[in-house]
Amino acid sequence: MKDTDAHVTGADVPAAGAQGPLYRQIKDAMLSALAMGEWKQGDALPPEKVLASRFGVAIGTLRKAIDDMVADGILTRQQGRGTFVAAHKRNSHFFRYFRLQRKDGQKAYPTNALLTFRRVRASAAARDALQLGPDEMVFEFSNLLSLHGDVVLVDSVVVPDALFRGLTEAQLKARPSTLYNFYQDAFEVNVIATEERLSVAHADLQHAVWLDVAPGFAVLEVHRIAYSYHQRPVEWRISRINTTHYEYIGPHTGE
Amino acid sequence: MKDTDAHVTGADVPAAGAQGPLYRQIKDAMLSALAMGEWKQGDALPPEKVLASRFGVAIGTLRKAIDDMVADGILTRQQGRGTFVAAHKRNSHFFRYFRLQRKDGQKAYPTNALLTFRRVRASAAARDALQLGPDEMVFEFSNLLSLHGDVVLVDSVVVPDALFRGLTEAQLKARPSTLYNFYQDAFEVNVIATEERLSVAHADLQHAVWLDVAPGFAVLEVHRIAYSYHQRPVEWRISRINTTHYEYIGPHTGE
DNA sequence: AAGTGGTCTAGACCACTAC
DNA sequence: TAGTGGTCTAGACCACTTA
Repeated sequence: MKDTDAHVTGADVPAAGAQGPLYRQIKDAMLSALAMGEWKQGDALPPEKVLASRFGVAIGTLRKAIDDMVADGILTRQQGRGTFVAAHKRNSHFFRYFRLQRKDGQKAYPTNALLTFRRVRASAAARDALQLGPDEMVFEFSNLLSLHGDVVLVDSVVVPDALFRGLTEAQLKARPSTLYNFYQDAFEVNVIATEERLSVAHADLQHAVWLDVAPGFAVLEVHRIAYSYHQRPVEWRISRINTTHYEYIGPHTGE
Repeated sequence: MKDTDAHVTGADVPAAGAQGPLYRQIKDAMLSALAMGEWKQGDALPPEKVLASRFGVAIGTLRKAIDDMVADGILTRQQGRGTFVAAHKRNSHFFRYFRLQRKDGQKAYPTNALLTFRRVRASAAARDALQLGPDEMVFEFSNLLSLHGDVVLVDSVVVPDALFRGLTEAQLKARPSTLYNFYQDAFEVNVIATEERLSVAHADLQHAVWLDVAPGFAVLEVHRIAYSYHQRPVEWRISRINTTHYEYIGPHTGE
């Protein structure tokens, strides 16, 4: 049977209103399964053959959907072991979201110190970045990051209360791993994509103290919005970086 | 015949010393064909069926090789028309290498003015960036870029004499399209990948004049190395950007 | 040895383009 | 209408991991 509409007998694909390529629909269905928590970070997905029959498609089609999600950094594959939901561990993937290195090319994992923490009504800018309604609450906190013992960066983070219900200062101080890994573990919030905009700014009095520089010192300012499944914004962050000894690694297009 | 080694009768694949997946070998063979100038920028490649039989592989395998190169931005596909060697035209692809936009999100194509031009012995830094031997010559030139009528950026470009034999100031001033498109048209140098490192710097006297800012003004400094096929470095560039009204668009990981 | 993903085949039909 | 890339199938065998 070479019929393209073979999936009408599929168990999981929305047969009605199907649009676009099959593998795209499969990907969306898997994204929804992930968003609903069917598979959590670090979990192994069912084998490809099982998924293929569940969605009523050939294994090649199922693989194309997974290929996409692997390219997006949502899943990881390990030959002989299985396919897993990507976790924000301190592995090579870490540098997908942490793009600073020493100017001699040396990479390192940062150490953290929580500077501030509060729960407030979202500012207009925060509502805009996080697509929130009026009067919605957010958590705001800031972090000091050091590399090789040098203070390098201050993060100012805003996350919606609705997704991080009950977040406490103690939790943030005690988190064992990366921030995004903490979001996954404690709140099932999975960051799978970010947008960043960079410009030069000057340290205010507070940042000058934190970064141990003179007020007005020129810093690299990175505005980031982080997204979860289906482009849902889950974090807004402004990083202010002292680039005296460290540099930001831009996109490398191509191979 | 389901035999994996079916390609022994292939006409173009190096049968001896074959390594790694077949589609990878096909990709390398096509990369070499591109580097040797068999297909030039804008050209249509032969149909997939023809290429598949030329390399002695199934069409699916050939497609996987092309998929990779399309993802790398080396080729573009147009359904119903063919597969083409990517050109650096002023299309959406342009913003793959030009990552500035106004802070309100407005994108625009820059206008250019050539500031300096000379041919000199490569500095140590240039030899390092471009993997040149001692005493090799390079062209150095700088460009002033404006967006929406605002002076925004000064590029300092270094390219090896060996690849750009006979480059003249007049050619650079007269070039009708983008710099990378000019490299393709006039010298068959194809930029297919870049690496960038960003940090904050301060304008020297010369750059302050060019950018119409005070000396010492804090600018965003972007160090870029551009590569052609097989990771061959072909251009080294330092851009100094006034980010008062414009911002650099960072990588957006994920979908 | 059994199970997983990785690669590859040899087709089919579909959507789009150019003539 | 002919030719292109886009999608999909239904398998096969390989490489690797785990037990």
